[in-house]
Amino acid sequence: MSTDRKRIPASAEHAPLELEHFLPYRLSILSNAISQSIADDYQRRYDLSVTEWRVMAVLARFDGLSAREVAERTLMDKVAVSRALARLVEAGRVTRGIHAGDKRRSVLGLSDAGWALHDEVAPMARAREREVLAKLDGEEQRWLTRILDRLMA
Amino acid sequence: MSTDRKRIPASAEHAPLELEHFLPYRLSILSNAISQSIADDYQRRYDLSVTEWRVMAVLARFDGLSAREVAERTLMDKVAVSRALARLVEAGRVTRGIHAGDKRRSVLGLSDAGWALHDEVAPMARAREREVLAKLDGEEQRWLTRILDRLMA
DNA sequence: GTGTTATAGTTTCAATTGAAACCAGTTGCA
DNA sequence: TGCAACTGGTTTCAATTGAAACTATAACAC
Repeated sequence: MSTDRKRIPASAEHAPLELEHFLPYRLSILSNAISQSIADDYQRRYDLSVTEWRVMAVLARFDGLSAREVAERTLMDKVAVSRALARLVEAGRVTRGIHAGDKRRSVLGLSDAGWALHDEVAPMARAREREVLAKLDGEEQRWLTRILDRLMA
Repeated sequence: MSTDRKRIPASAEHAPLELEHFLPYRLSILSNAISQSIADDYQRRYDLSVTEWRVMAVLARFDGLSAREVAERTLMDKVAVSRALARLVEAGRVTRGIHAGDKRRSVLGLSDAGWALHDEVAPMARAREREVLAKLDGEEQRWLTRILDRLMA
């Protein structure tokens, strides 16, 4: 019945979070490191931001999208897309038309210069991805795919 | 020998990147979604940013660190740490002394209020982590740990 | 000791970002 | 029609961030 019968070590009482074993923290560090290493490749060389590259990547696959559709596909918000598009159009990398039946919508696509840039950057991005995956063996790679699928479902 | 003997479909020629299967993109989306869902829990409620929380988390484990050591442990840059500390000290959540043998260094630690906050936020963060991991079975969880270890090595 | 270089931490200034307001065009409906 | 509500997209303003410059102290070379 002494007043300190509940005394336990401070470390146990407070149970501090161990960041280096904390999944969200680890994911954040890893993701930033990888994205940054890729971005470094093209950012300065081509004066192209990550958001701009993502916009170009979806336009390479889906020609004629509107800005809103680009935002949906990249999971970026419409303000970010609007700004990325402004720079891309200004740089002559993306063409912007007006939708026939709806004058609010834009009709977007890569220009020749945009395609040329895409064809330089896409292989670089893929090569970086391979470098990262090379740290894993085949079995680990398959598990990673499966795990990401489930976490993002 | 015709001029178009190399004609191949545009899609094959340009090989557009499929973002939704591109590891760096997937990691980035997943990581942001998870971090955001955790941050939403405490950000507004306690007026505590992610960087501030990370600083508190390392101080909970390693009392008496300097700002530079906090930066090392959190992988944040020293400017970000400096700003987070300014707010934390101002809010009375972190105490800042001066190192005995080196007047440049600060000696940091959680105040009582800091500990109280830590003891509220840490369980929330852990609960969120469990929610995320609950999407995986035990085997997947073990693989994920192993894969992250290897990718971050 | 003095001068030089390095380190801990802060400040400043510009660029980036986010939230809300905004404009123009469209839709629904009386 | 005509007007309210909605949608696509841009702009504005404030908050956040990053890079470089800066202050103060310490370590090193001589």
